[in-house]
Amino acid sequence: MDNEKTTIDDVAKALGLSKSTVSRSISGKGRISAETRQKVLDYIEERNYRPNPLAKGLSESKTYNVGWVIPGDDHLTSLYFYQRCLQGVIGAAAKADYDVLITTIGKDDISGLKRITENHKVDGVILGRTLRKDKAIRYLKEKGIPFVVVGSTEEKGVIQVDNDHVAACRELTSILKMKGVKRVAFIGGDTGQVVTGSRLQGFQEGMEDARTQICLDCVNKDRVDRAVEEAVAFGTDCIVCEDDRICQMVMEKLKEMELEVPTDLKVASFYDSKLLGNYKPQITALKYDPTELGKKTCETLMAIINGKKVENRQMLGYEVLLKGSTQ
Amino acid sequence: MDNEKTTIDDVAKALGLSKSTVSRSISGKGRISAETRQKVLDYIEERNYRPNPLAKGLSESKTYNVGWVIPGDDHLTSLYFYQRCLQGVIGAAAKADYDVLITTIGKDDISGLKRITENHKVDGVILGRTLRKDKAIRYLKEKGIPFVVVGSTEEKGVIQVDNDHVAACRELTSILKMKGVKRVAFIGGDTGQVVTGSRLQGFQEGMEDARTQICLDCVNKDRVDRAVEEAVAFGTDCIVCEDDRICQMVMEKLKEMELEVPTDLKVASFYDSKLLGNYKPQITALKYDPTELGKKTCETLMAIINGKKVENRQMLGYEVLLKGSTQ
DNA sequence: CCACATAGAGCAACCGATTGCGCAAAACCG
DNA sequence: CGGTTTTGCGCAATCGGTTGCTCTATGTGG
Repeated sequence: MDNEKTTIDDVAKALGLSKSTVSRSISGKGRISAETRQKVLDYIEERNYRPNPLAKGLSESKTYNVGWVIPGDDHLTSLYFYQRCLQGVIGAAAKADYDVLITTIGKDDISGLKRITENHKVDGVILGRTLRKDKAIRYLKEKGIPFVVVGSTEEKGVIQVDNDHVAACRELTSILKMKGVKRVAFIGGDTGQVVTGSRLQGFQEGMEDARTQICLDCVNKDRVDRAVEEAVAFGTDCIVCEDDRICQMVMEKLKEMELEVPTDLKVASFYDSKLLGNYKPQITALKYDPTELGKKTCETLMAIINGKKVENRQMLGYEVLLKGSTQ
Repeated sequence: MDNEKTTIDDVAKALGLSKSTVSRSISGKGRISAETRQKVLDYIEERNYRPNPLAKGLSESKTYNVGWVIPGDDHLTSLYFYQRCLQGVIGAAAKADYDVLITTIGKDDISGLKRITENHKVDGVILGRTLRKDKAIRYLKEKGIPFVVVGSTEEKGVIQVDNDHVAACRELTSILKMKGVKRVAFIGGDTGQVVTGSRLQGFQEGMEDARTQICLDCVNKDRVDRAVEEAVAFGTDCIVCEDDRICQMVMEKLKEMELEVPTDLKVASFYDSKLLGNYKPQITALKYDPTELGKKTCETLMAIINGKKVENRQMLGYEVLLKGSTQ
């Protein structure tokens, strides 16, 4: 009620100052006596005055918004990942006084992205999943719009923040090897996804010359079932799952086959999530921090928007969770 | 490249007109000859000119943004629901030339909501989950900010768009009754959630005087397991699950108990989602359309923002999917 | 044919901030 | 103490639109 719309003029009038002085007191730019500045700061704090971002944006040619662009059609694991990630983005944005505009895109439909950029609603964009020959990337590059890719991408010459999947998977794999596993099966998902390749690479680097069996494109329960059967026939003593969903299906299949973990064989996942929360024994897995990833990504975008130079690829850490499933 | 920032002045100059004429041609307000108007429209179409929303917003006192406010800590089912819902919101918003600003809130932390409203970044807000004595609702009411609640809420005197859970559950339940089930067990989740109450109510209305057993607050696998055991001891011939996650856990438990569906007993869920996609037999369930819900919600918010009167409660339809699990 | 209404377009103020420039007072300095 | 610098602040233009009002050319009616 009291907040009926205070403007900088109101503040100026109330304090017997000019708009410019008030503006400079708030921004800290320009020459202002410490005393005057404090007076202004106190007053706006007390009255809860906030500069109108439209006006601010108009004169500074900024929107104080970043675009959060994610696929509109993804599966549950991704949703959970994006949600955690978004938390980090929102937090980092708020620190720079930015807000987050959300839109979705499809494989061939980037109209949502075009909307927010052509309408000048964002200063930059964070891109969730990317594909080979990604249309969104092509578009953003052509238009010269600042953007950062969060997560894995094949595209070179793009600014990207990701977890170091290769290193992480290599480390987990070599730990398993040191635990004495002899015949290891890797069950991976969609090879269209770049991250699948990274995980496989890390796996192979970690296994070196050990005996392995690799089964890819296990994108549904039937294919996973077949892969598990093949792995068992191969005489595996350890199954490594590329992600949590696959691991879930593997665990289900093992139950059906009445195989005990870790007695009959060990199981590990390269991606930990809530989905793996309820198993006994608990599953050994690689843990990342999507929120941290989102935060870092947004900070990087802020840096670009503010004209700073940033590294093309930024890698974040991970954690190896050794649990009962590989005991 | 060509799009280096066209303004209304550029358009006016190029056409030998004044800003006002261009502006009126675009908006369609005021007196403009059809001929001139078409000339302007053609030109901006060709040059892909878009009015700067900051400037537009500044003079109209509008932001052309709506806030999408969801909990920051929800489980997977909700995420999936929100994502589908968001699709509808984004679509409806775009039609009114609005975009969607996203932020999250916690049970006691509405700082994200305060940010976007106090900073004048949105014209209205869509509220996802609400709680009893919801802080966000209280805040929005007090400040007089337009908002709509999507989904169930206890709060009275609030504008709300929801599926008619009571009617839907009543209908599915009475169909089951007609199929001849005699002893039915209802396994429900968190009674803190308003929708749980609605579903139970619909269930009870549909069952009338039939023999039932009700088990609530089954919020994890252990409690669901116990509930299923009790239901079986009770001699149930049909288990009704309040939502998809519970149904998942129930199916798992039945498998463990080596009970066949629908031979030993029937199973139905009051909420269909991707999580139930893979069972054989397929699960009888109530299907809603979250995208439609989001669309309707956003349209309602648009109406409020534009000063139209809207009904307090708007109910959307549902679909009963009869599948093998209740054959 | 003249008075008057109306259509079509432009002028300029305004929305609420930022910022370059100018000016007076204070500070500094030899 | 006079001249120069520095400090603190205000004026006014600007960002890119919208809109009330004004002005002229055309249309209408008696």
